[in-house]
Amino acid sequence: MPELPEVETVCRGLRPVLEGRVLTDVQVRRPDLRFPLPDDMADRLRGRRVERIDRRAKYLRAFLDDGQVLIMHLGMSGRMNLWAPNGDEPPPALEKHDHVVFEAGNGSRVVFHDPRRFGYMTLAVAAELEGHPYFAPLGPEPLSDAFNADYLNTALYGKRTPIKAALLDQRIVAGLGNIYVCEALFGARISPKRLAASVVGKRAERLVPKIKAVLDRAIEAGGSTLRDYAQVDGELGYFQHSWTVYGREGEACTSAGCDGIVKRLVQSGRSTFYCPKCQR
DNA sequence: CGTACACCCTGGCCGC
DNA sequence: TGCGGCCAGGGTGTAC
Repeated sequence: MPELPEVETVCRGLRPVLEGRVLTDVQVRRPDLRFPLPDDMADRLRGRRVERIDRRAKYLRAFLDDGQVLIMHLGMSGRMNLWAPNGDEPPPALEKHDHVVFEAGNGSRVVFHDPRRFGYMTLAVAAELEGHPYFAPLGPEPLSDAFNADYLNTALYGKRTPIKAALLDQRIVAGLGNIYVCEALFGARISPKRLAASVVGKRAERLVPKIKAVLDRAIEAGGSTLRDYAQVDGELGYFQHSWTVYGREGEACTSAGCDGIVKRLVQSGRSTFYCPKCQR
């Protein structure tokens, strides 16, 4: 379920495998992802050294030694499978949804695996990244200082859309997805149906730290799954996590002193889980 | 201009 | 065991 914390975890897992390494080979096995991969992508990547990898919103970006940037999005079901040489063990056979294979020197290998093919990759020029169509419209990172109650008050001013939809809007804040929006609204005891414009003052002041807290906690959980890989073998993109309200329709609300029942409703085509009793 | 919704694709799960 | 229906993380294009 790649939302911001999962993508951050993938980013941290990829760094030790790819940073400073030359892409000795790149193989595109299926170019028809959410958007078609550039025809010459493999050729343009082969032989390049990866200088560093970062994350912006739910995008991963690998900065190469020739000024190119490989931009990657995991979509809904994307994973990065890592493999490192281990004695005489041969690398595992490639599977059905292994679409792009990066050989990273030392025999290390990163495989992009995405059954639903909502993920995608493209190349850009590092110097033009700020103005790139993927990045120019994005709001602030939710974990940055720029994302604070004052900012949120301004960003939501006059918005007559439900707060749930506003928080999913990447132009307002970048990287939140369906699960963490539900979790943060639950933690802040704010109804997902409340008009965005009415989330001001004390509500905004409650909401901002809750958003940061649910993301921080999830990133921490992702970090422990990384350590569990021992070295670098493993599957990056999803980790086990228990939610306080997401997916808990019909269960008792876990807020202290609340005896409500978690309800599910559909907002702009997506499931929202919330407690109608304590979220106002 | 802002908001609502269908859609891209595959697999897993549930009920019959 | 098989099959149809429904559901799922995201983002974009199109229609009001």
